[in-house]
Amino acid sequence: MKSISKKLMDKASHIVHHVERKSLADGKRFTSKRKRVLAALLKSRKAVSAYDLSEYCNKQNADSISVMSIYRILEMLQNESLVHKLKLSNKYVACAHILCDHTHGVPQFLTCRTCSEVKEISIAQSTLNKLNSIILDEGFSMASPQLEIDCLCKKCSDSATHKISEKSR
Amino acid sequence: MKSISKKLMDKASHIVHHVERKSLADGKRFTSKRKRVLAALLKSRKAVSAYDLSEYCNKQNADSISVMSIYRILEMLQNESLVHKLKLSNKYVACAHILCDHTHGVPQFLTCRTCSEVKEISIAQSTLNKLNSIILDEGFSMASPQLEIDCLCKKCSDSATHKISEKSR
DNA sequence: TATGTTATGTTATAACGTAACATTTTAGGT
DNA sequence: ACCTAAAATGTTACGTTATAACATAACATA
Repeated sequence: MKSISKKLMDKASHIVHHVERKSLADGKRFTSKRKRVLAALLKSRKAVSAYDLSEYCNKQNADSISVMSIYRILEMLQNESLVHKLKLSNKYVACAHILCDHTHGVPQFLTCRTCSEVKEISIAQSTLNKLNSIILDEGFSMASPQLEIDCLCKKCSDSATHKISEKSR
Repeated sequence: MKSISKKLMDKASHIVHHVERKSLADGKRFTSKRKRVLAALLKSRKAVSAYDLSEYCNKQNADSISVMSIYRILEMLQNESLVHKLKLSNKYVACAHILCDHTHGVPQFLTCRTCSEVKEISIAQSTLNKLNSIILDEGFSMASPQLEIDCLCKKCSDSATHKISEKSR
């Protein structure tokens, strides 16, 4: 989370302003700490842990946010569908569709096991249906169709190949 | 993990004996502690944590197994494809196919979010291929095609429905 | 029996997360 | 402007999962 491109910075503040204009659930406030946490997630291409997030937010700002608050803020942002938790890695990402106004299905995630880069994708309903019918046949039902798939991004996959070929010399 | 049916007990010891006859990887031994850990997993219909496993193994037997050893034994059993780790819940299950002699593809799991009951399933290669092509389009590749799906088993799903209808009276 | 390898124990600690309770901030009525 | 209740945040302590580092025990075999 070091050098953040101007583009990402602009996008983050744009989205934060957009959320500011929308009203949140009953009585909930979009406080400056909540903004800082959401903005930090929006600026990151990677999934980050609650502790990473705390460290990052507190480096930037004199008014620190305790880890406990980070967890509470993340919980609230998840309830507002602004943030998703990745259960495979216990890390968090901003929702990729905050600006869209249509409602979204449950998200699916690809995460690079090496660098934590995340991509939020959609899987065709027909594919999900197939999965679902297999699951029903087994006597189970999907509680959350959020799939998380353990992947390698192009960059890390290339550099892994490179390392192997170096080794075998 | 309380009342274990005779059927499960027999099945567990049958499988343990089967593994005893097979040779493990180069120089690895199938010690009594490793047997106890594998047997415990085989007797459980549910995924269990390393700490649960430690507690269970040590209740049954005077010769206790430290948690550190449980982790090491689990690692070894995973290397031998006798045990799988569920990354969504950080729990462990015995492989459902130890007795089969053909080699298996990567397993997929359905886990009940309420009671941790686990079902190891196979997903048609064609469905996996579809998933794979979506992933490649996004510039990622699957590092491990082990899917874990957050489910409800029939029993828990029924009792949840029951509770809701009680509430709404 | 001596030696190296494999297995296990012990202790400390890291990383992620929550419970319980205290204090501060804020919105909205008077 | 002031009071009050609700919401937000802080503090402390602890739970759970996991690994690192180093020591010892058990075993296999030359």
